[in-house]
Amino acid sequence: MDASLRQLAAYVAVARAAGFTAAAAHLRVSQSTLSRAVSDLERVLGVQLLERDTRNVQLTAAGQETLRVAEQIVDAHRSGMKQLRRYLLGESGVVAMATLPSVAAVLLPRMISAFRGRRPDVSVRIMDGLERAVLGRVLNGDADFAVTTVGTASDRLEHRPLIRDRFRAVLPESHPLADRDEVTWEDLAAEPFLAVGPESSVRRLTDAAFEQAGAVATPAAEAGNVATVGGLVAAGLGVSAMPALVLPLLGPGHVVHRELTGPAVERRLDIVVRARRTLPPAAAAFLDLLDEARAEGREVPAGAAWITTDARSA
Amino acid sequence: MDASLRQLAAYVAVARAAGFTAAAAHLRVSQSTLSRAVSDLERVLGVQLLERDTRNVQLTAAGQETLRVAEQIVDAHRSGMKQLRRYLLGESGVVAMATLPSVAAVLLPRMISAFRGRRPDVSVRIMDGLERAVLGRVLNGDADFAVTTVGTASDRLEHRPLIRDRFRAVLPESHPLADRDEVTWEDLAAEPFLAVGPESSVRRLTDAAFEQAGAVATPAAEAGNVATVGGLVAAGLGVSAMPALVLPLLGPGHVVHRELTGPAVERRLDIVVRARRTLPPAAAAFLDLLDEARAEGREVPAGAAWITTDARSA
DNA sequence: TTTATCCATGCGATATGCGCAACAGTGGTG
DNA sequence: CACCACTGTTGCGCATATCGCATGGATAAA
Repeated sequence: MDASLRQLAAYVAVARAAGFTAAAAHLRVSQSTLSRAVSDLERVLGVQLLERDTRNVQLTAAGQETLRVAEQIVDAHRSGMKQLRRYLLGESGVVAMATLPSVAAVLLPRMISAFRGRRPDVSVRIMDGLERAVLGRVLNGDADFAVTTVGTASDRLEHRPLIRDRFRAVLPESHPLADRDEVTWEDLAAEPFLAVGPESSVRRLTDAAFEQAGAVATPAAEAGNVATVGGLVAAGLGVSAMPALVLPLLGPGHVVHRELTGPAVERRLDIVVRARRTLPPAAAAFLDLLDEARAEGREVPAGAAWITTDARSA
Repeated sequence: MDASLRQLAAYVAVARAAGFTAAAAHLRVSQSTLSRAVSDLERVLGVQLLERDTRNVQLTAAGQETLRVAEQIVDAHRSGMKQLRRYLLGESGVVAMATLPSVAAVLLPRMISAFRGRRPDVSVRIMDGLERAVLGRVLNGDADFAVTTVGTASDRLEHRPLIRDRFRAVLPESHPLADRDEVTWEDLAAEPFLAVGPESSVRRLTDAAFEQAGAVATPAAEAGNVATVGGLVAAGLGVSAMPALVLPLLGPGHVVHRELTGPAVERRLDIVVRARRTLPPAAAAFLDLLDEARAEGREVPAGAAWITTDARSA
């Protein structure tokens, strides 16, 4: 038979306090309880641990060794439970999120900074990629959740609308259209259009917008990276259209953006989690922070807007 | 409330076996017991650990972390108890003994070798010194026991006679007395006597022997170390008398020893332990080995003899 | 549809844990 | 020398925890 945790803890307390009464006061139990627990431990181990003199207790040699071991076991239990409690409260652990590069670079940094200010022991892992890869990360469990656009729904995923991200016209600084406050897709169709690669979710939306506007815009050039597209625009090779959150990625040089209508197009970024799965506590805490930021209407680039509960119900 | 060891162990078993039934068979308890234990653990932690599909169980994220922690705690308990059991059986730990240099060098090495053959994980510590220091080591707890002569008894010490160690005459190889098989103290008194220092227990006995023989032997020279005395004898400066166990310490050179009578004098080496103290298990095991050696009449230098139970009762 | 397998749960028997109260040593005190 | 203050031990009864059995519900396999 093994010694129980309770017996070991009682023994450690008595040995440390050098007395049953003092230990009982410290543990907030009756003295007789400790007397029995230690006595039971001695019986289980088959060894006398304490030399009871009515004045004070002394450890025998076996008692010394037992104290060492008992302390190890009790400490392991105590620290393990503490560690686990912290994890369950979301105070330690890892938040693994998958997201689009624009979200990772523009929206998340402030959120992560705020999050780590509150929960410094939680490490955050960001996996950025295009929509397809991002959703794959969530499905296979690499990521706890994603912040991304969603083309086609899956019954293995759940979505929570997070932010609305309006497309804006992206123009060379000196372009004639830059003089106007507002530009239409039809206007853009008349210019050489610089598009992102076909696998990007942005491309899907620009194609649809042109079609809806009854215009045809054959890309004058394509690039996989939005920053490359930005460079091409800055060089005066043509115009483009990007969601507001992407604009900061274009770099500081010689590019302006304008409101884009006819139709107004926006992409919706959702929080995506696996269906019927409880999130790791730290990840749940991070999503709570996002909700909070949304509720507070924390600043986002012009053209983007939180989707609040009110907005959703509207 | 903390999770109990029982709950943690149950959870580890279920998680590892990936099922309640399999884990129950492994732990030799009923399946319902495990179901309850895990359910209780989930309630205590306030979190779902297992995703129960009727086909198999899967760990949630919290379940993964809990498994890590629970394994640590359970392992700490299991290995700690194992370690403690080994200690209590005398299979690990330290044997600290205090003893006279002659015992340490002549009698103990074979004993320790045999002991470590049986209990390789017990380390042996020998503290050698003269009788007074040796007994002090036992009294203050530095040593678990001593093997030594005992001049004056103390009620704080207990003695067990171990070995009888007869004094023999120590002579230069070419000395006239060396031609005889047997020498008396009176014979020695007629020669220049080379004595050990006054603080040695050997000296106390040689002085007493001369007195009992009605002879007076003024030391021609004194030395603290018996090997030094041996050197002086070898150089022909005089004769001496030493217990048989000491003789090997005199070195190989030009010294012979003869039976010494008139009276026959012996010192008694006792095992000495603190009164009313239980020995550390490993030390007790070592003493058991000494008893065994005594019972088997294991070889000791000529002139020394185990004190067996029979001899003691005689 | 039936069967086999798996986990959850109601239930009663038992073991364990707890505090109270009484008891028994032992130093200090008048 | 008796008494007090303080120690740990132990008998006792209650509350709860723990266990296995038997049963029930759900689902994959036959």
